[in-house]
Amino acid sequence: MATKSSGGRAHLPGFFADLVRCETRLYNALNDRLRARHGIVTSQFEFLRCLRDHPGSRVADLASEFAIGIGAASKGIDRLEKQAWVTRRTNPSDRRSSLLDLTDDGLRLVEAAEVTFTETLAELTAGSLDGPTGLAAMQALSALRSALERDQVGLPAG
Amino acid sequence: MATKSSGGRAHLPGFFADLVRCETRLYNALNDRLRARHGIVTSQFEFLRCLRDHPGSRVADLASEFAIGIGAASKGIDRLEKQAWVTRRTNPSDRRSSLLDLTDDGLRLVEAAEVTFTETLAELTAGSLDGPTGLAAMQALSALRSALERDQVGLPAG
DNA sequence: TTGACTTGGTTGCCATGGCATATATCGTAA
DNA sequence: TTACGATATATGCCATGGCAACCAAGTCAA
Repeated sequence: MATKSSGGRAHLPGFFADLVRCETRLYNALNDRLRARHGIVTSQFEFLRCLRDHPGSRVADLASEFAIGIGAASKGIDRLEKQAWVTRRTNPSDRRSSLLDLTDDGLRLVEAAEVTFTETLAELTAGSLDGPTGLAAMQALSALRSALERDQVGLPAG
Repeated sequence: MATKSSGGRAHLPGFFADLVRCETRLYNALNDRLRARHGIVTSQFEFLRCLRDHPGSRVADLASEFAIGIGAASKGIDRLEKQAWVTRRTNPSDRRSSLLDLTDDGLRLVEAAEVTFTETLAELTAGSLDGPTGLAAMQALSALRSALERDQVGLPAG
């Protein structure tokens, strides 16, 4: 048969559309909540959480983690630094780069925002990701992400 | 047990991160291919494909389909119209709105771009969405999307 | 040491999207 | 018919990201 062990290759365009639409709507909704309660948007929450979990990261580390350009990462850190949530500390072993860390305010912020983030996400996905199908979806997306990262797919130039 | 039938609620933050990173990288990679081969980006391909499949749509229809603001949809159509891929035709039954249609050039473009789009997507996801797990992922995302649309989650204001 | 090349980051310019506002049109009730 | 509120879209301003140009610093070889 045509679709033998294809896993639904014919449905890939539909899968992509669903992926993008889910991402857009969840991101928008999380933006609204995080902005209202904490004065940040989702991209900033993700930066802060990443720095909490990986203190001492460099700008380039953030760029590759989020698959954005280095310029965009640099400007994003500028904005967080301006709010005194993040500090740049000259890298002692390579003076071209800085090591990034959360301030105490930044840490408090990310801890509070994480509660909102997790709550909101649970609320928005309630009923759609429960059970073995949802678990499979999470595993499949995780595998896809790993493959894309391994092959360096979709990394911007700058 | 704590996670009884939760479907992995504790893993929701990880799921969201995977979702966003997959979307970003796939979107970037598709942009590169479509731009190189057809001179459009993925968002334009999606606009064109939507108009091919739903001729006579209005600007507001596109906005809600893609969960973007009406202003953004209007500007996107401006750009496609400037390239003579789309036409605005005054809606005879409501002169405030226009009905949108592909031109012949627009139709040819979207048909050609669709080949690239489908090929590239298959290439980028090869091995990660095969088998029942991949199928389950597609179904779960489809269900999530339906729920988000039903509840009008994450629709921008403008 | 010096010079060529590489690498990490910053900055400027442009494109795109969100939001607020403006404009045209519609529907309805007086 | 007129007047008023609602609706569809267009437009202006601002924020953000990509990309390219640039600068500073590291690496390596002669």
